[in-house]
This record gives sequence, C-alpha cells and structure tokens, in this order.
Amino acid sequence: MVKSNSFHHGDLKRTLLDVAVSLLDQHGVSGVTIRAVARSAGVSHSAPVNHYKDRRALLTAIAQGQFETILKEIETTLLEAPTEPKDRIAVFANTIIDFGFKYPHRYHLLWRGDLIDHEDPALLVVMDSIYNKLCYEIERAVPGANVDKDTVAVALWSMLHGYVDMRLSGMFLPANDKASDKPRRYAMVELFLTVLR
Amino acid sequence: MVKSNSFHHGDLKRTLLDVAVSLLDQHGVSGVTIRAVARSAGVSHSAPVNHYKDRRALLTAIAQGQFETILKEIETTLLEAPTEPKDRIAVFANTIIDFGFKYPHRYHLLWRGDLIDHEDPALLVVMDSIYNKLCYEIERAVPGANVDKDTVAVALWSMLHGYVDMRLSGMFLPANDKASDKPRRYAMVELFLTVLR
DNA sequence: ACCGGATATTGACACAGTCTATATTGACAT
DNA sequence: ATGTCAATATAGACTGTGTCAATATCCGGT
Repeated sequence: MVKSNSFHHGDLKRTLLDVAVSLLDQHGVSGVTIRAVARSAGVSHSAPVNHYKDRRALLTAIAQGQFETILKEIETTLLEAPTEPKDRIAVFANTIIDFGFKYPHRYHLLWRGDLIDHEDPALLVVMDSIYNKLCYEIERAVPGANVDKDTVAVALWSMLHGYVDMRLSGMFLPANDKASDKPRRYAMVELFLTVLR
Repeated sequence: MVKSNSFHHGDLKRTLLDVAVSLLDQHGVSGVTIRAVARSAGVSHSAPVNHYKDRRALLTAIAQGQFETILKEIETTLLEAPTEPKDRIAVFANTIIDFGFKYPHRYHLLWRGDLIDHEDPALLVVMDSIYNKLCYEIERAVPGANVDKDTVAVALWSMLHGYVDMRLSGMFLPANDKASDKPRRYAMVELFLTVLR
C-alpha cells in the first residue's frame, strides 16, 4: 500500500531525500544530519525516523539514487555512442569522472562504506548493473584476448575512482587532466585504453 | 626548547599519538575522538589540547606519520630491488596495496581530506617525496617515450588508491586479486605495466 | 461514528568537540 | 630558598548530534 500519502506533509519521505541531497551538495556529508534534514524540511527532529530508521538508512538511500542516476546517464550516452569499443568504454570513464567533479560530495558518499549500508540489495543491484555493462563492453573490445576481463574492469574502475577520489580529497594536486579534443577524453583514460590489444 | 619534557605524564604528546593509532586500528577513525584518546591515555578529556589543538591536528599527525612509514618502506625495499624498471615500479604498487590491506583504517585516514589538514607542510613534503620517487622510476622505465610521465604516475597511483579504497570500503567485491608467483605482484599492476613500451 | 495504524511531536539520555577559568608542576632567575 | 612564569593538566559549561520512549495527531476503512 502506502500510495502517494499526504499527511501533515505531502510525501515527507521524498522531501527528506531531496533536502538531504541539497544539504549534501552544500555542506558535505557531515552536514547531512538527521536533525539538519528535519529542520530543513520543516519537521521535528524525530520525524524522519518513520521513513528512514537511521542516518545510515538515509545516506544509503541517497547513494542508491545517485548510482541509479549514473547508470541511467551511461545507458543514454551509450545509445548514441560510436560502435568503436574503446569509445564505448570511454563513456564509462567520462561519465564517472564528470559526475565526480560535478557533484563532489555526492561522489564521496558513494564509497563511504562506513556510513552507508553496503549490503543493501538495491544498492548492490545498481552497482552490479554498472559493472556488468562495463564488462560487456570490455569483452567486445578484446574478444578472445588472453587478458582477464574482470582484471581489466577492476583496474579501469579502480583508476577512475582513485583519480576522482584523490582529486576531490584535495590531497593530490599534480594537475594533469588535460582533456583531448573531439569526444572529450581524459589523458589518463586514453593511456589506460592502450592496454587493450 | 621543549626538550623531552616530563610532567605529570612522561611525554604525553607521543603517548597520545600512539594511543590514537591503536584506537584507529581497533575502531576506525570514528573511534579516534579526543575524549577517547584522553581516556585511553589516562588523562582528562581536555589534556590533549596542549599538544594537538584539534581533533584535526591529531588526525593530521597520524596521517603524516603513516605516510612517512610508507615512504621508508618503499625506500628500503628499493635498495634491494632488481634494476629492471618495471620491478622497481611494482615496489610502489606492492607497498601501497599491502599497507592498505594490513592497516585498513590507517589507509583510509590518509585520504580523508575532510578530516585532516591537507595543507600541512610536513604532510605535503612526504607525499611529494613518494610521488617524485615514483616519477623518477617511471622516467627510467620509458626514457624518451612519448608518454607524459605525470600522466603515467597519476594513472598508476590512481589505480592503486582506487583499488584499495574500494576494496576496503566493502562495496566492491569482484574478488580477482590473484597475485602471481615470483616477486609477489598483483594482476592489475602487471596489466598496467604493459602500457610502458 | 469510531478505530487502528501510520505519522509527527516532545522530551530525555549519552556522547562528542570545543571553549573558559582554574589549578598544578617544573625550570629558571634572583 | 624563594618567587615568577610558562607549560601543562583539570573541571565545568555550552551546543549539537543520534537514538529511544512516550505521547499526540491525522487518515482511511469499517
């Protein structure tokens, strides 16, 4: 049941989530407290517990939603991407890096295993979807080659995550992200793609 | 001034640091609170302020010490490493990955730019030392090649950090870290090294 | 009309970081 | 030895947090 219920507050659950993302963008994850979210939504400090039992549950919901956004972005971009395998693999890289730089605090939250529930089924589903899509494109790129597809996928995603994470942390400054021309690409990604073939 | 002072407590500053690292290993960074450290050192909750003005200052000191440990480990290992450039580059990879798996909570702290002072001079010095050492070995590996050394260095370190960070976060499970035989190497690292030449 | 479950509020508790005021200690000059 | 001063340690207070329990309020169905 639980249709689009309207009570004191029309669909507070959704409102809480939106407000939480907004606070996240503005102040980072430390600014996303149950009480701050409640304040910002105009409800009592204890109202959110009916919709998210924990701070952890709230943050997990945010993460899940953001992973879904990334997945959707990858899917739509792939629709109009070239058929050249390396171009398609670059779509993953570009999407992830761009998302990280555009929404630094959201990106950081995605990998805060200490703050979110990394066993959450919905979360695992969407992460697996992204990973499997990546593996599929890698398989297309090097059909019979004697490289382990999982190794390539993990190595690539590791590089992407590590780069974004270190850059966003403010601790890794050597600025060298000159993107090249046509379809925007990062030098690092192009370098990595030379391992294929 | 400030020789090895002994007051109520012989060298409390050092004791606080040791206790903090111990708490970090046991309970993660969230367990390293000023008050918990003070309790564990047997002093009042406000005593640490004389040595570390902040929680941030304390955590920064921990991070700096750990980076120095890593640097020292790399240096000593390089002394008895083969002269083959790829082997020497692998020393960086192995040291960082191994450290991460051995001390997960310490590793995580190293990149928590929101918790430590990433402008701290001592911190920057040791990080630069590691980075420059890595660049030096990369330069040796591909002397005149038309690849940007910084791009390679950043790409490699990104991959290492991303891999360790995702594995430690508990959110990236595809287990594929089969190390190969001789000098222990990670498949991912070997894959990456194929981009050189 | 009313009843039950979902939803929201209020208040309390323990813990955190940080600040201020105060007390203690040790070294050093007199 | 005495007194002074800075470094060091303590105690207390303030605000903010997550979480829980008790209570109040509203909605949909009977």
